[in-house]
Amino acid sequence: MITPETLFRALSDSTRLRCLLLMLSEQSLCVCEFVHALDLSQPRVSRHLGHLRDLGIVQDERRGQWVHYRLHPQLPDWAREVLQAAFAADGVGDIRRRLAAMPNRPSIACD
Amino acid sequence: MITPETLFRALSDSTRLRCLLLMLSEQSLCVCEFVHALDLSQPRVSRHLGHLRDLGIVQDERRGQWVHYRLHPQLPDWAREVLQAAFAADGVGDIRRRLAAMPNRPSIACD
DNA sequence: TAATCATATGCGGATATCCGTATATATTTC
DNA sequence: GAAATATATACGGATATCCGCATATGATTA
Repeated sequence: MITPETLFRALSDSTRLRCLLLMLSEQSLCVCEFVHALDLSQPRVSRHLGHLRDLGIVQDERRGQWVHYRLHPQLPDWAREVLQAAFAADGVGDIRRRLAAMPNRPSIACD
Repeated sequence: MITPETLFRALSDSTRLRCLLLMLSEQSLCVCEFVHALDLSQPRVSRHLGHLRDLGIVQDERRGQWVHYRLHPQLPDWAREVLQAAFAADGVGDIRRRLAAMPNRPSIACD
């Protein structure tokens, strides 16, 4: 089971934190959607998401060409509360807007 | 004002995290009490507490020879919620016991 | 003011983290 | 099976983090 120290280290990087807040508000997203919403390189996003998966914080699922990531269903309540508190602090800002503006989103009508 | 990313980085080190959880449960403590409760070197504890002070997460106050640290009174609610959630995850374990067992605690009858 | 106790800081060195670039792998489509 | 798209990984270099040790600073007491 994940420890507070491990979770906090995972959240201490802005790429990972923004990915997680986006998952908190959007359920499930594929890598290219993170890349678009955060305007970061694909390898960078992929590496950080893989890191979160290895820690058991998120779960991935391949759907054809795409790999979707979501918060791990068994993520403990205290960890969700931590994420909620961070969300309360500053939300996800423009990120959701950029995501909504993405053309041909693979996640649409997928959940 | 402190950002989630900055707070999480501060909490990602076990020395700092345990100091903060101890402050959450004990209000105000001096450096030598942290040293005793956590069983760590004095320079190590002092440097981490100074770091937390520089970030605005804790407040220090000199009382004679001793310097007492506490959570910063203006620490935002979301940050306190994060600490509470971490506390809920594993409390402070044996740390409080070791603190209670410390002889001649400078904090006693000080608050 | 000398001695003592509490705390803070300077300095290396070891290790961890993060990134961009290039490339590898997986899946679908033609 | 070749091309196109999506994702993952390997590598090297820059930077950050953390620690122990030694020492400096601050406060009290004799």
